Amino acid sequence: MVVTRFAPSPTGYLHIGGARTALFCLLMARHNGGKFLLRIEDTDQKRNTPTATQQVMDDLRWLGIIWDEGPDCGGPNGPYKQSERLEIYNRYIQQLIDTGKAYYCFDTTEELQEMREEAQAQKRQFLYRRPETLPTAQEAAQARAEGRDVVVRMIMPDSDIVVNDLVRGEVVFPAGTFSDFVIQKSDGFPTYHLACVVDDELMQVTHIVRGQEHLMNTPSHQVLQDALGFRRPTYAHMSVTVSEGGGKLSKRERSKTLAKAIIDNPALDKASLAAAGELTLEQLEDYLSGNSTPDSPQITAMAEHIGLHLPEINVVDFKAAGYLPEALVNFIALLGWSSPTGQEIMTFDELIKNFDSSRFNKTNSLFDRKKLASFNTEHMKMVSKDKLLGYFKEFLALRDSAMAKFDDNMLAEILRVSEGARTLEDVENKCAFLLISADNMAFDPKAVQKVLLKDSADVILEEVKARFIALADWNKTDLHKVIEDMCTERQLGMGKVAQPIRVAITGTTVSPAIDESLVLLGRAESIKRIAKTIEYVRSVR
RNA sequence: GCCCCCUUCGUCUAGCCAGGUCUAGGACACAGGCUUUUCAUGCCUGCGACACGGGUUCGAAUCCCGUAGGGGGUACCA
Repeated sequence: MVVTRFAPSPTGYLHIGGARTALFCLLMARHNGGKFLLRIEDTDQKRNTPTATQQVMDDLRWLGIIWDEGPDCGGPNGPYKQSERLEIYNRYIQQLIDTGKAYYCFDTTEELQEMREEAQAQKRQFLYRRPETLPTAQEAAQARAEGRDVVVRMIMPDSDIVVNDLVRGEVVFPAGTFSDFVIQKSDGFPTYHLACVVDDELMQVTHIVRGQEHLMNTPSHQVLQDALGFRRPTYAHMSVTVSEGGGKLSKRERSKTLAKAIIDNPALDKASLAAAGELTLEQLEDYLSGNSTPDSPQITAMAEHIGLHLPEINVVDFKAAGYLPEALVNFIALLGWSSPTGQEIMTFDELIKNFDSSRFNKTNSLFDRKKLASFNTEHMKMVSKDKLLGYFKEFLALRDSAMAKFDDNMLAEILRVSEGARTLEDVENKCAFLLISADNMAFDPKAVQKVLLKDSADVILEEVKARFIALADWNKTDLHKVIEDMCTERQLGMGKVAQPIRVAITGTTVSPAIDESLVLLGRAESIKRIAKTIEYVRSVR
């Protein structure tokens, strides 16, 4: 049976790179009728954030990435949170010490730093040199009693290590390049390497799909597996997704973009900016000088404050930008992988069916938001009406949109008349005219120039108004007929009549089809806006 | 610095392992056109790539070597 796992460390929101890794792990499992696990790697007490696990799980679920075993639902090989498995790790660490495969050491940070600098100065790779005679347990206890930091290191062999990788084939790491690495930190927690290897064995993981950044760790993991008599899972090290600016698409991207924008614009009022981000002025300066990084929501708030669009990095960013999970999943599946059929637009089920682990490619890929938008357009058309409505409501709630006040029927109508939109945000924008009132209509200056001041827009609107008032019923067909009749009678193109109406009721040149827009707005408000517009045109002319 | 990985249109990629069928295919973007009451959507056309240099071979995008460029790692992070 194929068993895969996604093992995030709970340091914040799920970012798009993590989502991609999780997706491939899931596809690998589902395609083969296997199991997919979620394991939380919280062995770094300093970096964990308390809400991160919940956030990550929410984001995964939203994407449709559902696990069979995990911290919330349990499973036969739990717990699935590493901080709750300390005794297990301690047993294996002790076993490694007892069999002479690992040893204590108590170098200070300063000593290690010195060794590294020395290696650097000699232009050679830093390798930790273990002492001729290894410290005993008594000596370690003694050192600890004296207040020194004690860690445990794994003895690395002096021979070549070959990693057999599904993506890269055989990768040979030459002898003499391995440093004894730490498996237990001075706070008693295992390092990632130890915990990960032990858990993968105990949880019976068969396939490890992860980013290329872990390729260099694999020799260490294999040494650990051999020393402990564990099976060796199959490895697949995927290419990474890079951002337009170059470099790994990382969580730091947003904070970097914002900091740059603030620094590049010295005219900014920093006091109000800091207030928007709920920071003190000192904290803001600290951030700008690169000494600290505010939390994700604070960064978002500050960017909004100065009207800056940050690149979407976290899954929630894409959600808030109006993308569908289906589109996101489909798109990231095609970053570093291709379907054997050549098909690009795929549902989740099709992705599972078409998944083939031999079709990973080795090259890093750039995240192209334009193509994502195109995929989103496709998926907006593909998902069921009910599903789309659900996503739309979720989107409006997340954004605190005034549009959330509409009932399901109205929202479904808004979605229907916006067919062909690229994102849910586009839908919201296109129908934003429904949320303002006739009294505080603002006209787009370009629309005024192009439409209202040209020809005899006021005369046309005057007639439109009269005919609309005379209408027995306010429906799409009748409204359409009024406009059409006027076009024939006056020998005008549709645009000559429809555009002035559009600007009159929306203030802009962009909205859903004019008859649909009128129906959505309602009779009273439509006529009121047309009347106001006539007044306005005559006042400025 | 050292170690590892990678290099096909602007971008994501197919082809490469098993060399000829590749005047290199698709998708997104871009440009132009058609449809159209605006914006989108839809349809059509166009533009556009084997990083470079050597080798092997009758023949190389495909195999080998080198150069350049990009990425990753180099932690008591994961």
